[in-house]
Amino acid sequence: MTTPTLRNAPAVQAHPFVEVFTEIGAIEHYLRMAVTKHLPEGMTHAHFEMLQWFLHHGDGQTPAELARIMLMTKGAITNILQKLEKMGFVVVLADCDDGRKKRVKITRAGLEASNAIMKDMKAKTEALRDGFTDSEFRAATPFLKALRIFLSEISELGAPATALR
Amino acid sequence: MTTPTLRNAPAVQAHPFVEVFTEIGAIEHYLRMAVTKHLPEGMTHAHFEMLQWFLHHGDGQTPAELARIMLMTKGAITNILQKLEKMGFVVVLADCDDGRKKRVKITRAGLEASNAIMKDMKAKTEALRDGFTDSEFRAATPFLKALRIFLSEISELGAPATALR
DNA sequence: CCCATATCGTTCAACAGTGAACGATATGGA
DNA sequence: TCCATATCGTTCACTGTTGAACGATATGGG
Repeated sequence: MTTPTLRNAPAVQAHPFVEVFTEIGAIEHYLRMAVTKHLPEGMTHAHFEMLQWFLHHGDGQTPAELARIMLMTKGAITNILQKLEKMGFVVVLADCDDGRKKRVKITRAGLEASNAIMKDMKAKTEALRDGFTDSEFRAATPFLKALRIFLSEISELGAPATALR
Repeated sequence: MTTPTLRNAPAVQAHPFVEVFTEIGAIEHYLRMAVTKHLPEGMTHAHFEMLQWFLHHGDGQTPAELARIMLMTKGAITNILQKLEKMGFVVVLADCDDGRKKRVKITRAGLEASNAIMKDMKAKTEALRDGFTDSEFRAATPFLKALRIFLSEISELGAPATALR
């Protein structure tokens, strides 16, 4: 039994978006767990996500761009890139046009490692495509995208100055 | 400009579910950022989530139950409860029926702190309810719930024994 | 040319969460 | 009753991420 016995009745009625956010948080968690089980020793979920990004969108971005794409700090990207480079899955080159920048390119080894992981997860992805139709995913996308855009704009706003009143 | 200039063409075509998972990850990120900005000094997103859970579903759970609910390790829950108790937002009592268990109850101070944070975020939640209808959230819920259930089942499965072949 | 400003990538301390121990307590069958 | 097994909550080493520094480089106006 996963649902615990509740001792008290709920004090407030949750708005419909609360359940959406709860489910989204859980989906993110379980997805991360499912993927992590297939990663080789020393590879993190973030590492794999970056390699996958290169495969889907092409490489050659600067670390700062990757930080914005992956929604992480520049410091985190530095750490990830250093480890990916040590594994031989990525090369980091100087940008000759701009002395401040670097350019990241995926290597053949990185491409093959990423493909091997995808192959290892094939049973799970096929189960996913078996349990849901493509049109179900496509139908859900616009709302999720709108929600993401909304939150990306609102999350930059600070807290109201209630302490001053 | 947030979208970086791509150097290479995409190598593989992404399945429809990739975009869904990407959006979900971004939503989780921006939501956490938006909420975190309203939390008082020393309070974590996880702390607030736990207090909110008590308000919506009642308190009295054991730490092990909370670990399953919040999708966290028992060790993480121990840490969170110790800090919440130090802040006076929660009390942890012994379960007289079972010497191994403890029971967690939210205090009046915890309830008031949680409500104060919600009040501080009121402008953002109203903007959310202004930008989306309740039926939009309700329409998205079944698919998200099904996806969460699917992933929770599949994430427990290990990797196939490809290393043996 | 100079200087103010901005962005680049890196470093560092702090910290939250994980996963694997551990002792303590419950439980159920021999 | 006894013992094997399971779950409880805690502890601990480890690690990934954050946020704020920092020096280096670009850029544009005076």
